[in-house]
Amino acid sequence: MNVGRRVDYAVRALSFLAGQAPGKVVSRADIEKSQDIPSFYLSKIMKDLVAGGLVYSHVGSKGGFTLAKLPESISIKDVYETVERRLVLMECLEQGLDYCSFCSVCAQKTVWEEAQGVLANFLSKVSVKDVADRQGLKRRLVKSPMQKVG
Amino acid sequence: MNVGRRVDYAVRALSFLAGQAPGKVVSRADIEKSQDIPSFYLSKIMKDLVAGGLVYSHVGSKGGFTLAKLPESISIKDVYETVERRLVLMECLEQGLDYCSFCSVCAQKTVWEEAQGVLANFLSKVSVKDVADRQGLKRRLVKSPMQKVG
DNA sequence: ACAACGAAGACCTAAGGAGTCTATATTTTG
DNA sequence: CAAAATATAGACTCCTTAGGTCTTCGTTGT
Repeated sequence: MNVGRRVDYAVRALSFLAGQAPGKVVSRADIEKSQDIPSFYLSKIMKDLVAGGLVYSHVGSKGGFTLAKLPESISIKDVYETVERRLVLMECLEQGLDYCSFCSVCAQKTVWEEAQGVLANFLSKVSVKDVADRQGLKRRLVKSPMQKVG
Repeated sequence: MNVGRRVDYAVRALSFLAGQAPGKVVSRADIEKSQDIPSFYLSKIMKDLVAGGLVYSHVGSKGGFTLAKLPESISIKDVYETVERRLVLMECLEQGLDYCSFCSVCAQKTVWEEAQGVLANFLSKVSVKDVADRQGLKRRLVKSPMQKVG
């Protein structure tokens, strides 16, 4: 149970896009350089994001990507489900009753259902903008570093 | 990101034990039969549960397992971390700062940290007893079925 | 025409999950 | 004591997936 790189990279790419001047088209190469993402891997992720309607792609020379939505209206849950799959904690929760013969009698099911709900709820309330803002903040802190803490 | 079978099986085994008469030693064969768990697989899981101090093992003929704690004091989070690993949503959260060169500037980190906290908090509040009780309830419902709902 | 880009998909590798099997040590009981 | 029943330990297999790479093609700006 952990969140893979795809999601990590996707969030980074999206919040990078969110930090650009409005309408600015950013090439994949720019994203991968600034965010340290393996070249060709990013291209697969961007494809998913395009297919999911989170970003627009601009083919051809001077092409690249732009956000298709306001960054505050893209939740981390959206990102997760776009590049990975539906947010599901246990197989059986998205399968029918016949996935497991014990399903109708299963005492665990609701536990995981609720846990899943709690998690999904949290992630649906954090947006790409939230991450991007913090990123901007961090960048400023790095550029004019104060004394080290700790 | 999903919870594997090990945890599923472990929870089932533990709540089965919780449903026994106090002091009753239950063999692995009994557990696996009643809970439909692959034979030899269960033995590895029980080993983890023993090592984690959640159950006692009784070697030899007429041997088996008993709970080592009160079922209400074993949380699902405990179970998870005993048979799997620490509950961690992203690799970097349990690694040092040098796991990722961006770590000190990472805007995502706190998001996943908080999400992880929310999930862990929920799972730490559900106990094996809660599951076992519901199992008993379900069993009663199955034995004297009422009219079907839905 | 050509260079810069994204789209699409094949391909590879390593790691991990799930499951099986075979010893070996320990205990009860006949 | 001998035999049966049990847990312990660990090797082993199979398969899927995550992560990453590469190549080919189509599109677009200059």
